[in-house]
Amino acid sequence: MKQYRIPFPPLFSFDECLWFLDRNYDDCLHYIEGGRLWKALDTGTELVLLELHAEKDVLVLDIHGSVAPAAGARMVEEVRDWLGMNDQPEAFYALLRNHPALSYMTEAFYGLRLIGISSLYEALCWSIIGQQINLKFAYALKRRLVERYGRSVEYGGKCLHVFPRPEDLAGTTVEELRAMQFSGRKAEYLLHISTLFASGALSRAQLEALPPGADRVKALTAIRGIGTWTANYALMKCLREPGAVPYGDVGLLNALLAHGLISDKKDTEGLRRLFEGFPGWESYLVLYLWRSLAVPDFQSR
DNA sequence: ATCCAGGGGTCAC
DNA sequence: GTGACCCATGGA
Repeated sequence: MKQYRIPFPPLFSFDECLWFLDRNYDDCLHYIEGGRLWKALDTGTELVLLELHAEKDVLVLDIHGSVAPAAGARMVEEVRDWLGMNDQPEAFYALLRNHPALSYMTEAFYGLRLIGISSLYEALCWSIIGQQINLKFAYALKRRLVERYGRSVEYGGKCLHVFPRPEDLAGTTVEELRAMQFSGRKAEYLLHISTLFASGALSRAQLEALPPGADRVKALTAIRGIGTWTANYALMKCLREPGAVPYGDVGLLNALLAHGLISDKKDTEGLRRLFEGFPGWESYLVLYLWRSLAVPDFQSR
């Protein structure tokens, strides 16, 4: 086992990270217990188990399994990127603080960071799985997929899975996925995207070569099964694009309605005006609005 | 039973 | 470009 100590950056809360990763949902890609977080990491050549906990203002990372020193330093960077520890949201907090309806968030959600999905393939699959179904069911579907096709690593009684690789899914069939309660359409989308990644026709590097924003959205929405929402969700979670807004997101619209920031769900003008006030921090605004949905009395704010 | 869920494709106009 | 319709299934 190797241990690394990562100091908290300003405006960072590990508790908020844990809260967001948990949210009373059943995410099969990590495990939370007693303030500790476990996650399996695929280095490309091996699987290791990461264990995280906080000691005051330090994030402690334990890596279970044999790891070369250089690999350990790389994993620290992976963790920092995953938990959004490289973001510097001071400017976002300043904007938030000046907003009459949202200023409470700087206290209520203090330190919440955008937790990412470093694999574009996983981000796209997950967003497709989550299309138009409630989150609880979406997490159940993901668990079935991951436990059936993804590899796992075990250490000290903990067994964590990683998301399947494209080639793990490319060989399955629509019928097999339908039997796992995926709709026929989603099964087709997932298989098609798996094929694209497995063949090299689509990759994170390829997408990163395009300028952020409209060009990347256009490249993604050209793929069957990927619409505006899915493309922006993936750009937000994977490439951490500050300007990516999953337009049409039901949760986002509900949060905006609850805060009285739009008049109805078709009020695209009101939505546009609001996001114009948060240039470069649109994705963080989405994140904090999603966060607000879990506050029991958010409607009374 | 009815409506909603972290949408998207297709087709008519 | 907009709107109606379909897809499919669990949750509340």
